[in-house]
Amino acid sequence: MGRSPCCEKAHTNKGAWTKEEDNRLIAYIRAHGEGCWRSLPRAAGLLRCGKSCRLRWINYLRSDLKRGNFTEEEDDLIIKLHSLLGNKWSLIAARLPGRTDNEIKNYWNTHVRRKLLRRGIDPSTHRLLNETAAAHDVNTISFTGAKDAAKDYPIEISLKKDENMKKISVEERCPDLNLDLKISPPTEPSTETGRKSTLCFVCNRGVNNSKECSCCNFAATAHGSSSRQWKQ
DNA sequence: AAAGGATCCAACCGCTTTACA
DNA sequence: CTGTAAAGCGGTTGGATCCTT
Repeated sequence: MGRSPCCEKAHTNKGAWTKEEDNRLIAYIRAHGEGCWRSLPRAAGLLRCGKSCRLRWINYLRSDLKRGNFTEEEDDLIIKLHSLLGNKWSLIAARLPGRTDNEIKNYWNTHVRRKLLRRGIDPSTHRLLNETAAAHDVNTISFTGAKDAAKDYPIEISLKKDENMKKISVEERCPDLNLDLKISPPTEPSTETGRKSTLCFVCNRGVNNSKECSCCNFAATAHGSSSRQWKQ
């Protein structure tokens, strides 16, 4: 029994959204709130499918979106969360206020992956590329202060397809993992002392004297956070 | 200046999960 | 409990733009 289409494809627009479509969607949601996405397009006078409206709203039109370049703090947090959660972009996005899963996914694929590869780190396993097979037993990344963070921001991963293991808490898997979730929102500038007290991801991975290191080199380059920003 | 390759990112597709009758 | 609709999610695509030669 086939699955019914999410919308009537023959009468819907596709591709880039126009300013007018954006305005219609914003006006409708401001007036009526986020309701039934399936019926929204017709009610709002849009020739779009509900899915498309939802995506447009969530990824672009919401007022609480941050936009703009990712900060070094956000970079580090994304890497840490990805090492723990894998490609669970929505879970990662939930920890980065103002960022969407789509945005983080794109950013990961275009910037972070390459950044890790340049550092000699496999972006999918978060291990050194030349790491020996003996290291396969090592399964955690050590960050300080994990207990406090885990207590205030518990993350649970549901593994519904695994009959024997319904849920694994982060604390169980990585008892010494520090998600740095108590530090501050990404927009909030971190203090130099706060920054230096924590090893960056490169040092945590044991890559010494790396140019990419953001904790050892921080004092020397603290003034130049913008100079270290990624090309847009 | 032009061509072609590389990169970026908005949007789509299809599958899974959730809610509900 | 079951079936269906709706929402959510992650992978992928394709057009626009940037960069290099």
